[in-house]
Amino acid sequence: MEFDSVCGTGLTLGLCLNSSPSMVNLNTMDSTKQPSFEPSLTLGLSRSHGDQNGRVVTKVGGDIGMLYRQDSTVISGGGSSFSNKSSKREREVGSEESERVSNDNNYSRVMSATSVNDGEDDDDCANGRKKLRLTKPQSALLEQAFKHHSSLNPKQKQELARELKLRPRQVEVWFQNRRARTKLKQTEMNFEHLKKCCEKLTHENRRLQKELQELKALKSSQPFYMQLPAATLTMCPSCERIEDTKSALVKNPFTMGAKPHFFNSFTNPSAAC
DNA sequence: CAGGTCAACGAGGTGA
DNA sequence: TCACCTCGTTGACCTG
Repeated sequence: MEFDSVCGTGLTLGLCLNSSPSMVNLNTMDSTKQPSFEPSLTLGLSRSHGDQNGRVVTKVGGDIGMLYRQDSTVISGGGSSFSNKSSKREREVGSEESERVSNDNNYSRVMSATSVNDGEDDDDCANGRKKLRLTKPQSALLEQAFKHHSSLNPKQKQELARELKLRPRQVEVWFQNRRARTKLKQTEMNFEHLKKCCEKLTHENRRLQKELQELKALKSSQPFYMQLPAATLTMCPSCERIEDTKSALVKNPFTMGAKPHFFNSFTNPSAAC
């Protein structure tokens, strides 16, 4: 970024700031690495999905819907008006159904991990009024896996699900949410960093503006001849008299052109007025 | 009870 | 086409 302020006095004040990665693509950013910002005032967040703002999300099912779907898969097997994706999910649920059934005991145990009334767990599970809370060991293991890989391949997912006695879909969702949390945290950190940079630059700008004012004041307080361009002034080294060649010409236009009056101590050491 | 957290969802994008 | 991803959201649950 470059900031130049040119004022009427002919003084130019420039402030150049290097911004190596002025934009950080959060979508491709490694969450484990800190971006190396240089002071920059660019505060943009890139988003590859341009059409997502203002998109109206019509939620059909939700948590209850999902559970209802599970129920309908098991009990009635119909009555859903879900899209193809839902059908896909239903297939996935269906394919995982045997595993889910085999894990049902544990699932209920997990559901009751923070439950007050354990006796109603099965009923609550069935009507979808309870929320799954992962146990501490489960969370710890997932965190450990996340530290190793922020995303899983199908084999790792299956293995982790088996180890945690969860459905692969749950492991998958946990990783999705975990990535989202990491990204959010990173965004907040980036925001704080940029805020600090912004404050620093504002401070620096203020300081330079002040310096500029001082230079302006200094310039206006100096004698007139000091304000003339150096090329139009001559000074006699012996008498230290300063003469403006232009004004000399104006004074006596009929004389020969003003002798170059620059002192040259090498060629004419005794030159004097 | 308001606000935060988190598992889970649907919509839509993307790469193989 | 499908699997997987991000994004935005929902609703149950927790907490001060």
